[in-house]
Amino acid sequence: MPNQNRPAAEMPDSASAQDTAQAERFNQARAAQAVAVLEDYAEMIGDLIEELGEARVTDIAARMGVAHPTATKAVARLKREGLCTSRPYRGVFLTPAGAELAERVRARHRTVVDLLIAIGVPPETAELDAEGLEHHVSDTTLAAFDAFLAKQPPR
Amino acid sequence: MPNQNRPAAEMPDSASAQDTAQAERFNQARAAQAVAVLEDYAEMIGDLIEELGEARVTDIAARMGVAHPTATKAVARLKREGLCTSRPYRGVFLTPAGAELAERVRARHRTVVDLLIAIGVPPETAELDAEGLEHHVSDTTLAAFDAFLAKQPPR
DNA sequence: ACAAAAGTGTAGCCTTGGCTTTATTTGACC
DNA sequence: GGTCAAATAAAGCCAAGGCTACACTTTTGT
Repeated sequence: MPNQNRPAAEMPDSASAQDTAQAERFNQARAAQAVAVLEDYAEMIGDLIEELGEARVTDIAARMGVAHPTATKAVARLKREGLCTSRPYRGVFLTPAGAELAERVRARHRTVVDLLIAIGVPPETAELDAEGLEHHVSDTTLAAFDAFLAKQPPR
Repeated sequence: MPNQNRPAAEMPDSASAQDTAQAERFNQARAAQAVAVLEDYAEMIGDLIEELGEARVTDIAARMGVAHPTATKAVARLKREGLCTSRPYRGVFLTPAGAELAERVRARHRTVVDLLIAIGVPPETAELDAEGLEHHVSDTTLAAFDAFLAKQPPR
């Protein structure tokens, strides 16, 4: 195909501006998904450290609902991203960057759950859905959620 | 992507009931992600058929922001799931099941965007975030969104 | 102190969903 | 009716994130 090889990032000139914008949305959603899992693991490690003083791979795996090698792999990715540290046969600890991420994720999670409940979603369902939703809430939207909640009559 | 050929991961007896519940939430979020991409493609194919009368692989790829082989693979998965049909070098068409899915996804997308805007999210951001959010909105939450919107003063 | 149990690590496999490269088919234009 | 560009397909690579199986530490209990 005379389809010139162009860098993946580039949009075909043939694509309309509208197509490009929509494609960009999908790409953004995919990018969000790429960090979602790491965020969950970081948050979980933060929770475990707070509760138990340390995060063990087995505990992480149990709470995430995965096999322990999966948790080990996730920890390796987190280490590669500079979000946590670990030594063989010892616990996992968050770096400052990791702790900051975990706190941010946790706050966002709370906001999302609260907003869903404020909208009228049953608390149990809110908790369930928030797990998937939270990773796709942009800063702008999160701010709007907070503003909405602030205006709400306290229940 | 959660792998679906696993023999029903056994829950360790050692895991507390709370751990198990949380793990279940994560597993559910992962399962939602598994169908998210297919939903997007189905919706896109529906859009293209409506606009152009048929959906070509190249158009699908351009709008989704992926290379054509990626779109071809997605079509193959959709066919495997019984959601669309296609013949070599011919367009892609939705089965009744696929069309139904596309319509459902489209309606959900609209509801999510409308809700975000009602909450106070800028329309542009709402559209952007909805792309990622919609796949994690359960039927229960969607109903709550609709109910909330129905109560809202029309703008 | 030492054996068993529990925890951790490593290796290797799978599917998804991206990508590029290369080959083939179609269709449009002269 | 032939040629050529565009569309499609096919093959093969990659990383992520699951899994099992097995090896090796560390901890624990007698």
